[in-house]
Amino acid sequence: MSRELAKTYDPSGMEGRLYEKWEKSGYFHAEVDRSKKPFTIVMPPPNITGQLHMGHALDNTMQDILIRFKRMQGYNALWQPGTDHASIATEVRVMSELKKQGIDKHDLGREKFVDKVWEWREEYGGRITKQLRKMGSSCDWQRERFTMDEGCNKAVTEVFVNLYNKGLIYKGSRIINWCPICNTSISDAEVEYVEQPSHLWHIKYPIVGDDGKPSANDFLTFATTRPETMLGDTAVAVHPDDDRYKHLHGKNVWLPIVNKAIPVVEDTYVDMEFGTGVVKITPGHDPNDFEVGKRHDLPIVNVMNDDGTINENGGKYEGMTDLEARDAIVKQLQDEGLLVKIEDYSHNVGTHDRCGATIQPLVKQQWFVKMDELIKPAVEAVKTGDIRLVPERMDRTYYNWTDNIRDWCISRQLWWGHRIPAYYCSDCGEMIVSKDTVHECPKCKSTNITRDEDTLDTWFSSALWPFSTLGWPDKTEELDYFYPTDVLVTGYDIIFFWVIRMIFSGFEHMGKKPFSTVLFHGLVRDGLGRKMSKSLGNGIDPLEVIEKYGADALRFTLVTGNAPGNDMRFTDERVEASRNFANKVWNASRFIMMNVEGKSITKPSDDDLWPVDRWVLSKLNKVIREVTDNMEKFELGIAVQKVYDFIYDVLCDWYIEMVKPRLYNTDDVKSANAALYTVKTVLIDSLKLLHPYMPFITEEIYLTLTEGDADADESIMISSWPVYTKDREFEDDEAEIELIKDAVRGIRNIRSEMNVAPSKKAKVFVVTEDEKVSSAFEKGRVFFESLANASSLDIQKDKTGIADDAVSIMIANAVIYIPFEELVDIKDEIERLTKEKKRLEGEIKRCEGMLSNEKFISKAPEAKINEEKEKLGKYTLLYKQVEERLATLS
RNA sequence: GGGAUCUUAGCUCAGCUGGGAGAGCAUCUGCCUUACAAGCAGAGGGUCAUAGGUUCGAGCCCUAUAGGUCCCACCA
Repeated sequence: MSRELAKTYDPSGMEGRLYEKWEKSGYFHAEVDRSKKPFTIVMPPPNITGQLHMGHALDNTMQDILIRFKRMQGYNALWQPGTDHASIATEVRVMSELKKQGIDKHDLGREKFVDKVWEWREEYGGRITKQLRKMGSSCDWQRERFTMDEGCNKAVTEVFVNLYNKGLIYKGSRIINWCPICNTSISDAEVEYVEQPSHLWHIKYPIVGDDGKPSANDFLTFATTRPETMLGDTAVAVHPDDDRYKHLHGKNVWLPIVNKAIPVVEDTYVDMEFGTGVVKITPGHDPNDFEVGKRHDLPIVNVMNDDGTINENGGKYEGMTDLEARDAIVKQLQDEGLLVKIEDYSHNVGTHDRCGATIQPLVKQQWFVKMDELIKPAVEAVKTGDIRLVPERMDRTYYNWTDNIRDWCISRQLWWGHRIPAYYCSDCGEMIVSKDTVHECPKCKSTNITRDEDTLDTWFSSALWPFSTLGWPDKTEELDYFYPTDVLVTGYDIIFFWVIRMIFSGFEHMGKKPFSTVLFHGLVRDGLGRKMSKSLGNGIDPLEVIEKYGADALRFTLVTGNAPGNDMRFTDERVEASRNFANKVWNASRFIMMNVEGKSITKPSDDDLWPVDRWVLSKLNKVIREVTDNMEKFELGIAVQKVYDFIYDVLCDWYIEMVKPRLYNTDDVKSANAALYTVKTVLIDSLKLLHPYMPFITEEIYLTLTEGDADADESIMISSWPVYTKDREFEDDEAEIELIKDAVRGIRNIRSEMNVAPSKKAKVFVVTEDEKVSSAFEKGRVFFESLANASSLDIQKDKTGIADDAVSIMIANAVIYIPFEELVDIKDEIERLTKEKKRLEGEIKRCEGMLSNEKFISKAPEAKINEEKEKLGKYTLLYKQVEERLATLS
């Protein structure tokens, strides 16, 4: 006995209930099981500060689709979830929370502040994972990890110490990107260049004469976008080949305001074509100038405090912000007659991707990862295909980064994060990098030890995610069994931050790739194609969408009509369409259940199946093969479209309509049983194909539909994925039913064209000498009559008894006549048939053209040639039929 | 400056290794047909950006052009 489904599809209530059941049942959990093949996905850990947005929704939907698919295929599927401590984001977040209470983090001190963050994390860190559950994500929550939990910390320390001992991590004074708002260094990847309108200030410095004094007449003119940095100038540079300035080689210019002489150096970095071909060199505040400075052994003058204001090296400008100093300095230069002109100029300004602050390049002591050697196996893996990026074009983006890689600045002047395991002896200055806490200096035995204040870049720990979550550095069973993982699903926007770093980390520490495939998705944009952002306020909240339409509709929308790596637009109308499809599935299922209700269905013998049953089974069989194939190739958008088409078109629009008369006919039990068995089988397999995309509705229907069935699984999510089988190939039956469908479509078409009211049924005659055709219609009689809205169906060999003015429809090897009661104008009929004849003539011409082309015959594949021959045969036949019919009419 | 990518029906997009152009939405016509009006049946609508080329055959491959989007570099 089946339970009944509610009359309308209503996802609310159902989804939460099912999810809870799944989670409790342990279906999400994977244990090492050597008898099964593993399939592993590690979830990109969302920030603990995060709220579910469309990006998460898409990312997790794709992962869940793959993991559910593989689980049903019989793999031991592990989806490893977790969250990221998100150093800067979280620190900033908690600082602002504390600020509301009037507390500054420095008043609290490091330890207490970090405690506060942990408290905050306890309270809010689980929000995002709760939201992921609403999406239906079937990840193994029992294995949930956190990038700063004990195990990850152990992994981070291990990696740091190992790399340091190999000389791949070093501490050095280099020019880095400094965020004056967040008060920390950041990596190159975190700098976002934003075009901003600004000015180009043309300034001149007096040339220093042989007397060591600045000349009143001779100047060197150049342009700059940051005049305030002149306070830190230690040279001006010209190109060595620039004839204009050859006489200045070895001379000095006078740095105004600061009032000192600085040298003119020659460096090929200078572009002779740009501006005057002179560049002021500020090694302390510009990455390029820093390099020039190194080459010429120039002193570095730092004129900036950590908060972005001018420091004591700026003399009277000390304390001003960079922009205040800029105005003041320009003014002074103007007063001194050294400002040549100001031009409007638009240029890219480096900003911090988190807070938007203008990045200040500063020279500071920081920790770096040496990249040139580490990156090699990572590049090789993609080149050889050991790791596959989907879509393939992402390779270019990948190499773009690897080819121009610079050392990775990993130290952050933050408190929330993995603290760098380096210790300093306050007495002898010895530095010790160690896995264990150091209490005594190994060199001078002093116990006056301090630990490095800095923490590590968040991405340092997430780079280890594929193996740290499986227990590394310990040699766990999990690591041995689940690593390397199979697929990584992520947005193309974090290739540089994360994907590349995971890949080289995997090779360096595990000796193996972290995953075989990276499946990229794009951005979810709003209806106007804009990026969803807080500042624009155009973000669509996935939770609200779920509330309104259900998670299934949301998931379906996110993968439909989208190819890997492509951005998509998200609109309410699209979700509505998905919801409508869910409703369609719901109602079709409801109909089937109403008919299954109270009947015991047995597997029919092959002979009891009708051609139409074999037709739908054959169609299903094919779609199973195709969908499986598409999913294996990560073509989720194509796969789901095929499932949609099958359910909507084949099952609902045709098959269900075709079997209705048999279901209603209580006299022929055998036929009803065969139909019921078939329709139920097809529905169950359809639900299975749809399940990865719409897990909730499919589960709800499956459970209701199979209740009481001895061989049913207790959940669709652990049922087996349908497989293609040769036994269900029924080409003849397919052809037979397609012929009838042609006839039905033709009749409907005519009726609509002639405005025949649906209530007005008509007699239909099928005239054919082909026994196969007549038997097909004979067998299809029960549904043909209802689908074609026919009052009767006569199948005969000639036109006996058919009115002359009957409307005719040509199908292969048969002519269908409909004698309407109202007189049909013969002229219209002739016109219609003439049009048809013309169309067929064209088709025949095309086929003949191809087939008479010798090159086509000799070069095209045989299957294609046969296909064309078949078409020609069919069109010729139809043409003949039309011709004959026309002859009788005129 | 380098690279990627896009340009297909009114709109949003699919189109997998080249073999007669598809979906959803929108539009028009007719239907409350006992699963579904969140529905059913029909219809209209495309020189696949442009110009060349390769091929028996090009929306798909190659070249160029135009326009859009994105990434990287950052010449002051």
